[in-house]
Formats: sequence, C-alpha cells, structure tokens
Amino acid sequence: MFFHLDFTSPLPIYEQIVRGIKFAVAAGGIAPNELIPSVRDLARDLAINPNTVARAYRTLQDDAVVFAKRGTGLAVAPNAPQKCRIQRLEIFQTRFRQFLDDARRSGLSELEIDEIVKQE
Amino acid sequence: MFFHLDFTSPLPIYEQIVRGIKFAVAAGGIAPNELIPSVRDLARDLAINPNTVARAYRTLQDDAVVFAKRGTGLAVAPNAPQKCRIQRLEIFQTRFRQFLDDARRSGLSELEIDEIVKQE
Amino acid sequence: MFFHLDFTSPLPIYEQIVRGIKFAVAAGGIAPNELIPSVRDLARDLAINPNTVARAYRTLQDDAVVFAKRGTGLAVAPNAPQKCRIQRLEIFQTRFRQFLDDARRSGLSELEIDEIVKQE
Amino acid sequence: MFFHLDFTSPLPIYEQIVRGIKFAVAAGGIAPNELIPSVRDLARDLAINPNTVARAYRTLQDDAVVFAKRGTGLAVAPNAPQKCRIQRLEIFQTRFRQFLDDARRSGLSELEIDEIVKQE
DNA sequence: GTGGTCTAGACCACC
DNA sequence: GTGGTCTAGACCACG
Repeated sequence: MFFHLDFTSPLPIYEQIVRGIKFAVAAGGIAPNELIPSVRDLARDLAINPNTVARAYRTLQDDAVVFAKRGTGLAVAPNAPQKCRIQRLEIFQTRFRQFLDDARRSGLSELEIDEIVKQE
Repeated sequence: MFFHLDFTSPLPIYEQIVRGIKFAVAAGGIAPNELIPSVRDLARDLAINPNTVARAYRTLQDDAVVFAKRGTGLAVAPNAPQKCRIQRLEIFQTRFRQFLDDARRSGLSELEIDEIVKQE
Repeated sequence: MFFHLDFTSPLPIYEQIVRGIKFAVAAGGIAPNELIPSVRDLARDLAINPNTVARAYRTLQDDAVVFAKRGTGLAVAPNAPQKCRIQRLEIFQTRFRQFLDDARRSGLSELEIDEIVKQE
Repeated sequence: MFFHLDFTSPLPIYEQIVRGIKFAVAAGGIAPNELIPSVRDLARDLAINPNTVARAYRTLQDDAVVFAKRGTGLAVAPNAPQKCRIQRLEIFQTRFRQFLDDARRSGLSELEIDEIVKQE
C-alpha cells in the first residue's frame, strides 16, 4: 500500500487518503493512466468505511488528479505527477513556515529553534 | 496581552488560549503566584465568549499550571514555569519530528527537505 | 442504565457521570472496545442537557478511559477496566481515610468511631 | 488553634471554620461562656479574609452555638457542648453511611469494602 | 468582584 | 447518525 493512516491525527481520514494518493503519484508510485485501488478494496485494506474512501476519491477527481474510466475505475491523470509534486512541496513549505512562526511567537529563541531543527 | 487568536486555525480557540498562557508562563510573562487575567476580562479582550475562556482555564487547572484562589482568581503554580518550558519544547520537537516523518514518507528526498528548511 | 444521578449532591453532575461510567467499566458492565451510550442518548435518559454529558465524556477521554471512533462514538479503551478498578479503589480508600482523619481531629474517641463503623 | 483548614477541600472555608469551632466546643476545648477568638484575630491566624470568618460566626450565632456579648465578643452558649457533641456524631454517621452506599453502588463487593475499612 | 455549573441551541466535520 | 466547538445567558458559592 502507498501510505498508512494515523487515526489519532486531527487531519481527517479522507484528507490523509487524498494526500497519500497524491504523494504516491508525485513519487511515481502510480503512473499516469494506471488505475488506483477501488473504493471497496482500499476501504478493506485500511479497515475503514467505504464512504470515507469515496469522499477522498471525489476530492481527487475534483482536483483532476484522477479521472473516471467508465466501468473500469479511476486512473491517474496524465499531468498529475507534475501537479502533485508541486502541491507536495507547497504543503510542506507552508507547514514548516507555520512551525517557525508558531515557535517564534511562543517565545522560543532562535537558538532553541535551531537546536530543535538540528536534532533531525 | 500575551497572545492573539487565529480564528481560521483548526486548533480550537480554547486550545490556543491554553497554549498562549503556557507559553507566557514559560517565557516569564506571568510569574508564579501572580494572577492570570480573569475569565471575564480575557473574554472581553479577545472578543470571545467567557465560557470558551473558562474551558481553557479548566484545562490549565487540570494541568496544574494554575490553581484557584477561591473568590480571588487563578494564580500561576510555583513550579509551572519550568513545566511550561518543558511542554513548550516538547510541543515543537514533536511537531518538527512529525513534519520530517511526513515529508520523508511523502517521497520527498532529503535534499528537497533540506531545501525547505534552509529557506527559513 | 449504569447509574443514577443525585441532583442534591455537591458532586457536580458531570463528575457523577464520569464516576458512573468508570465504575461501570470497572465492574465489567461495559467491555473494552464496546461503545458507551451516545451523548444524546444518555442526556435523554438522564433528562439533562447534552452538553453536561459531553463534558463528562471529554474528561473520560482525557483520562484515556474511552477513545473516539470518529463519526461512530466513544469506545472503552483496552486497558480501561484495570485502570478503573484501581481508581475506584483509590477513591474509596482516600475517602475512608479522610473520614477517619476528620473524625479523629474532631475529638471523637476511637471507641466512638468504632461504634459508628460497626453500625454498618 | 483549634483546627486547620484544607484549602483544597470542596467544603467551603467558612463551613470548615463552623465545624472546627463546633468540634472544639464538643471536645471541651472551649468552655461555655468562654470567648471564641475575634473575627480579626482568627482571620489573621488562618491567613484568610475576615469576611469568611464573619460568615462562619454568623452561622454559629444562628445555630445558637455562640452568643454575642455586647462590646466584648462571642461566647460559647451554655448548652452548646451537648448540642455540638450530638451534631458531631450525626455528621460522621451520615458521612459513613454515605460512604457505604456509594461504595456498594460502585460495584465494590462487601469483601472489598471490609478490606478498605480494616486497613484503618 | 471571582470561578463553577448547567441549560439551550447553532454550526461543523466526520462516517 | 456521531462527537466537537462556540455562543449566550442564568444561577450559585465564595471572598
């Protein structure tokens, strides 16, 4: 499978699925025109409600990351890999920037923040 | 005032208040045995409902960051500054570690991650 | 139902609910992974406001006695029965010890205290 | 002094004072017609607000445990010792009975309850 | 004045 | 359907 779920995360399950698929596409784990798992299969694999998967897939279609092949399933769009790579970068850039802002506003010194980052 | 609220954040307002007070205590903005703003005052200042502040203050009492002086208000606990500094560090350490884990699992290369971090 | 409320007690209703659920879990009335009554159901059964139940349930989550199954309800944590049994014992041990201390400090003789206890 | 205060107790301070005086009278620590400490003195000794002491003393007057000697202070009523002994007994009987009821309703077995009591 | 409890009801996200 | 957040306001105990 392409990703795992964190049920304790505040990020909703369906959003974790959306990102999981996008990141898999960005990383080349699923190629353009290749089918993604069926709603039923993925729901079984992840042990979650099919409605949740369906909602994630709807979002992916809205984002034009996948498109419906009638009677077959959902396939990765041709230009999706590039688009997903951009989105992936943006997601993590935004997140790091937010991290820094919050850390500074909390009263942590630049030194302490550096300390945290360097412990990577 | 010790902090401002981000009404667009997924982090609930009461949790933002909890952290705001903890960070203020960690940074020495409020000393042990000093009173924190009254429920009504803070609610007025932040332009939110007093109950929301009350809920945050309840959490702070549960965490033993403040204690009730009956009929007087809530005061910072003697050992709270140290505790809050530790918690603050943990919050941001965890958050950065999570950021790294997610970035790696998304298929981003170490190089790309470094790139994001260095843009600070 | 697992318990009843004493509206005349100084113990707040939400705290009575917390204890009621804990004691039910301790006694095996609700098994691990089993769902506890929904906020709305319990509020209706006890004829109180749903928010009061919600507040109790929040406390139970903070105590890790139950965990949220998103969109499904709250389920008893795996190790909760053991934990609840311990807490139950502690609650009553503390209370009896406090009773004894207070009785002694009030000037009651050991004989008089024994007298009270034996009338059980 | 006749008693100490527990600031963490849910029992209000003024009620703790009322009981402290009553128990002292019951135990013979203060004899009939003897003066109890002045509001100001007791407040200073206990490091609390004089209003709180005043409220307790008002209750004691209402209960006819003490009476005002104009221009002198509050003195213990002649029949107070007997009355206080009775009230003291009732307080602890009620409290023990409540303890037993609660313990039983919590699902503790008679054996476990006996165990707690015998550890006195 | 202080915080604490409870009610009532709106709105939201999630499944 | 589920719980979670927030608002609004009443009432109480305490100092």
